[in-house]
Amino acid sequence: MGDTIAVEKISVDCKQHLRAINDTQDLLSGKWKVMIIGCLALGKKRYMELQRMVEGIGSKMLSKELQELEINGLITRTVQDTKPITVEYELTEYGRTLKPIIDAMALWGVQHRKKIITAK
Amino acid sequence: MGDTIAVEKISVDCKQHLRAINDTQDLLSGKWKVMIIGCLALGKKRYMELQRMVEGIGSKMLSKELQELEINGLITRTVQDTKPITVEYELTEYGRTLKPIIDAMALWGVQHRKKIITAK
DNA sequence: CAGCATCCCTTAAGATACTG
DNA sequence: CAGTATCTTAAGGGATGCTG
Repeated sequence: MGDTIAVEKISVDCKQHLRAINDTQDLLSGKWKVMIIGCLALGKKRYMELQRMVEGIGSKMLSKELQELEINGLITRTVQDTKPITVEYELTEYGRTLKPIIDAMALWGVQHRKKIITAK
Repeated sequence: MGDTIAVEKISVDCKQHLRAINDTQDLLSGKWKVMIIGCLALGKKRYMELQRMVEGIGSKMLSKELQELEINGLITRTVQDTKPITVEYELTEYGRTLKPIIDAMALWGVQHRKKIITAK
């Protein structure tokens, strides 16, 4: 009986664990979000800068994913009153809490590439 | 001139950084891979166990994503000679190096959910 | 510069049914 | 139990052109 309770508890914990992973993944869904955040982790960036940094991204996808990130409170969008206007994107404090994830992914990617190359 | 070189170096570093992030994302692409790895991080699991743990995944997606993970050397697949046969999946040592990423995602997801709930 | 609108196409992924 | 085969759909995403 005690065992059953223990097993159920583990099972519940596991579900929550997986749900948490899923939540995170959802917020970072899309082909470019993680890279965009990776860019913004280096500091505030303008629309054009982002498009240049994130190689291959189109204007449509860039604005779409930026909007989603903004909606989720991960970045801010600030219009500069210049001529013509410029827009700056920046990670919010909350967005910065994603840094451990991004860093872990970047680090793993670097090691992985090393591994693949030496394996050849 | 020194500046130009410095800027270029930063630029190159950034590209590599983003490429690394991208590589990692590619290997974890698909709706279920991260969760599957999250399950296997708890220990070896059978096909059926995985399907029960990862709520909502269908048989087709499960085997597809497992195959991809195996191809990339992140998990092993072992057929047990029972009747009927059972198959066990397990993270490889290399697959286990993904743990920091998975953990970071799980942790963030938990915090995020807390934040959302208290915000209401 | 920053971004929207439109069109188009590929792919991911779900449902269902079947096999050794 | 551990998958495979087939079909279908929804969505993601690219290309292009246009606007304030």
